[in-house]
Amino acid sequence: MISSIAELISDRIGSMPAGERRAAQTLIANYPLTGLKTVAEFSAAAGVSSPTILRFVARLGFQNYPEFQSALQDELAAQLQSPASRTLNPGSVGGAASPMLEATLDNMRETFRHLTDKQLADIAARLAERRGKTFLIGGRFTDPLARYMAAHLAIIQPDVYHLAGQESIWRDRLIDMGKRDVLVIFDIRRYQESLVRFAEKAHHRGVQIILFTDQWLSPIARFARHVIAGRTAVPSAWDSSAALFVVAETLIGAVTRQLEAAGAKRIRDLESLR
Amino acid sequence: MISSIAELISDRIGSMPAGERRAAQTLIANYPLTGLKTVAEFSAAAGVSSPTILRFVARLGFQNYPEFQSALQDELAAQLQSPASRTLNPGSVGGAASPMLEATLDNMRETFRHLTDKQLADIAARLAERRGKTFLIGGRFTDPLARYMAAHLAIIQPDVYHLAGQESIWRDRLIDMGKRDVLVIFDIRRYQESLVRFAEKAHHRGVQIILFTDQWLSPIARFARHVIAGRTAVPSAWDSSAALFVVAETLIGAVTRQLEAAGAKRIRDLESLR
DNA sequence: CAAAATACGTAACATAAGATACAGCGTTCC
DNA sequence: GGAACGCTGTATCTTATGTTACGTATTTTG
Repeated sequence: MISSIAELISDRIGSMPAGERRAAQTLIANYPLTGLKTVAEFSAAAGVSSPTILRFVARLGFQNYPEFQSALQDELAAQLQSPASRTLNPGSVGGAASPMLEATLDNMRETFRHLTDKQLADIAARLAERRGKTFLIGGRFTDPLARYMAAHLAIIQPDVYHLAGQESIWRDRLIDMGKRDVLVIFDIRRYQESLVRFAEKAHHRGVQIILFTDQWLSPIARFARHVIAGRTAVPSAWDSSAALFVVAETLIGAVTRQLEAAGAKRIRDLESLR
Repeated sequence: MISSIAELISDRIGSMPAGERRAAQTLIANYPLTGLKTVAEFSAAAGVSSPTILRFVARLGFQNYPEFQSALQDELAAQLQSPASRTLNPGSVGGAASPMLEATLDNMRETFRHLTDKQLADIAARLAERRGKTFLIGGRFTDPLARYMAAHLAIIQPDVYHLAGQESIWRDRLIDMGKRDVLVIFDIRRYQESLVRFAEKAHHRGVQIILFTDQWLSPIARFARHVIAGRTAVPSAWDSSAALFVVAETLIGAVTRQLEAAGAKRIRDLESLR
């Protein structure tokens, strides 16, 4: 079976005329980058003319050059998203849990690879600001993450509210929200209409939105000030929110550190209340 | 020093207008592939117009779009040639996020190292059994995990209940519980008295308890049929529930697989109800 | 609250990209 | 050795891509 374009090429390279073979070799030599450039650049690199490149691409079964490039990009996307772990700890755990765990670990690495410290620091700083209120809400499966985050934030600072219950209930809370406030939303596929509407209204009121979503970006990204895109794919019937969970914990930690002085006092006060 | 375009973006994303920020976020979300596509595709993915993309590119310091794409390609080429550098975003190495992430990943590996496949399979089988009801409850910080698990389990099988609200409320639910039922409890330090009391009473009624706890084991372990001990230590003021979260997701996946036949029909039925 | 400044999108434009037609050349087979 | 076939490159054309100008909406500032 032929799964990659590189395989396809080496499969047919034997039956190619000289010029096209040079194109093939040039492409393989630093695959797949040459194929992402323009026909002119490709042809120059291979030392052949543009039509030869196009004939080469046609021979591989593509209708036109853009189609060929799209295929390469898709392949690259798949490669970039499932990195190292194939080679790592090969025989550690052989059971049913292993693929799931490995995928989850990969997801976290990937998620953080796309997340710079500056981004995290900015978001943490915004959450640590105590000018306004902080609201948290999530979708059908992600609302527990909102709760988790709210439970921690509420301890180290005042005015943290988790929006729960029926849509009509939290929709009414919009009236309390203004431009000094922050709304943390968790929304992964399949994106919830009600959340999108809510986010839009909040946005129009000037509320700053921090969005936790998946790599395909919830439509709420349109309204969000900060977007955290986590990887969710695992070998299961369900998507995994684990990467987002870890980002949430990281942020909780960062905010706590920033509020250390003020927070410590608050925690002591809380303790004495129990 | 700024070495990659991703860094450059996250460095300036704060000072960008809304539209360009959306472009930036979309690009970062699956970097760098979106940037290799055409302006039209990029703009569509980001939900903005083409000129906004071009302005975004110009703000990053590029003369035109092709120059920007070339830079991305060069970066990609360097990355593809030295796989080692792909492990982590250079910007995150040594940053604030890294120790937290590393510790979390270690926790998960450790947690699963102490967890045999048989254990997981047994627990999944017990949860998949449909003789009795399934109740879930958690502590102050772990209750969201109980909710998360309940949200999924409730879809693939009937009689799944998350115990929420005040202690008195769920204590009264004890009357519904019997020896055919399962109670999933999440409890990590500092262990909650109320949960321990609840677990003890449930245990006396013959309820089978599945406990998610930390490596020091909640006192509830005494009453539990199955104990999952996750690692929770991270360089933060708080403990991390991430490892337990991943175990929960793994179990959800396993149970789903076991109930595939029955579950698929149920999911279809649910869909038709929406 | 008004006015200025900035940001955004629509639409028209220029350019560069990929596609095609055709002629020259080399190779191979009678 | 001559003729037919096939491969390759040059030149031309067409498409669609990136670019720019301008009017409107939005935000910011006095």
